[in-house]
Amino acid sequence: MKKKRSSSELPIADNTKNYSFFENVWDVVRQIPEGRVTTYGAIANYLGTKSSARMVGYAMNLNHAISAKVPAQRVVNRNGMLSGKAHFGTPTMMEELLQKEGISVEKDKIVNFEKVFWDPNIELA
DNA sequence: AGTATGACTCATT
DNA sequence: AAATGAGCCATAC
Repeated sequence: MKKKRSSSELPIADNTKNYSFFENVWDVVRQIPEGRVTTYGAIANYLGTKSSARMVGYAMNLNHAISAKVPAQRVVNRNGMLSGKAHFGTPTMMEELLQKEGISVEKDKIVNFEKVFWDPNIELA
């Protein structure tokens, strides 16, 4: 069952409740347009817990358990590197998914990262 | 219940 | 520039 956020006006969830944080993460990730990417830190920052980037990555991991409804390939670390590629079915799947969306990847790093970077703090402001 | 770990990031050394 | 420590907080053991 989903938990409702108490404060719907603010993008910042009430993280004292267990599930809101992860749900918000998935919510944001689902809104990433095709051909764009964002970072764990940017999402964490958008949710108001900017030092909890690790939890964002962890949410992606949980996403697996829940049944992959989130384009996790569009989330990379702050260097534009595919730090999570190991968690996709094959070592190359994440890269392939990105290439298919028009994002160039070279040596596990996104080419023109700054250009395709999609910042929820700006886009969802 | 305490410790270790992680798809991260930042400050310090 | 590279390594280290610290903060984050839910899971796993």
